[in-house]
Amino acid sequence: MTAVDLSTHPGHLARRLQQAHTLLWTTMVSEETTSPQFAVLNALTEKPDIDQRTLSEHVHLDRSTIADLVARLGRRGLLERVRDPHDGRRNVLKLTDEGAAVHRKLVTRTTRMNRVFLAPLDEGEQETLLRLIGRVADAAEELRG
Amino acid sequence: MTAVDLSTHPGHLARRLQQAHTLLWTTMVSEETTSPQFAVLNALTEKPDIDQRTLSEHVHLDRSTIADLVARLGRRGLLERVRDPHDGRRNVLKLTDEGAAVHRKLVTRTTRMNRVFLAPLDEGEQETLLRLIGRVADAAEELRG
DNA sequence: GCGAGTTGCTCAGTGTACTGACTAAAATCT
DNA sequence: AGATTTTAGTCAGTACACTGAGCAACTCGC
Repeated sequence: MTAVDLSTHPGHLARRLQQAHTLLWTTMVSEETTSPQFAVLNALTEKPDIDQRTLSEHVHLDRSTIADLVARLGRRGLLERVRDPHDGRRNVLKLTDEGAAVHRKLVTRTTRMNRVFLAPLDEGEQETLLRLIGRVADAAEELRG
Repeated sequence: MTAVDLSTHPGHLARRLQQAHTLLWTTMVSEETTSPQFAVLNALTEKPDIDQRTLSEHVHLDRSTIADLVARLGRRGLLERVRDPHDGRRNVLKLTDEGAAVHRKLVTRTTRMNRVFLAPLDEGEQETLLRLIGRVADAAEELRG
């Protein structure tokens, strides 16, 4: 009968926000490397030699998705996946030199992109937006920790 | 070299927000009908007899994605897709009785879910969050209108 | 009224993201 | 040590979401 106004629905808005971000990313940052892939490169820059499980916690993705992502990045030669000799279940991950180079390049571009993306808001609003999204996401993740 | 802090990156936060939302949706709203599918049902409740192109504008999804979604909902008997006799290119879409019933049921559950999802914020913050996301998304969509 | 352009849809391909079932390896508990 | 449980990873299946190519139908300019 009566339809609702989707612009008051956080889920719908979240999807649109991510969609808009992806679009801008491909034009301003990279067509080859996606934002989740950058998150993986970034995590491995900060913490090399971790396994897929630990990585999945850092970037907030589940193990299946990480496996796909890591396989793609491996195929492109941006990281290495080596079986842990001390624990035969684990794949130990490490960036290659090329992977580190790609990460360095994307860091500057990403910074620039974020400025453009948030340009419609003033500085206080930008800070508020990021903080509020973080709180909602954290709380929701808590529910199924 | 130096890794960045992803918690200050709107794209990463947007993905986490949507991820958290999807998780809560499947537990509190429906396991069969996803949030984008609900958006389609809602749009057709408000405006029946539109074609896929118009629908894609209403829910902010591209034509390929809409085609998939509509096909799935059609298979489940929630909507009908009829060739427009006046324009042989168009598929005219209309909810079935069952589709309208599913929409009605999900409206109440979605309202409840949104309350839980935004519960970590007070009312002013909730309003702020939705408004700020909307402004950023609108502006970004403007760039590639 | 006919050719050129536009429009609505489909299809193939790729990437993200989940669940659930499974395998293999390690840790734990008698 | 042997049986049980937990853990890391893979695989199949499904859904969302985009691009780019292509097709069929309509519109417009002349």
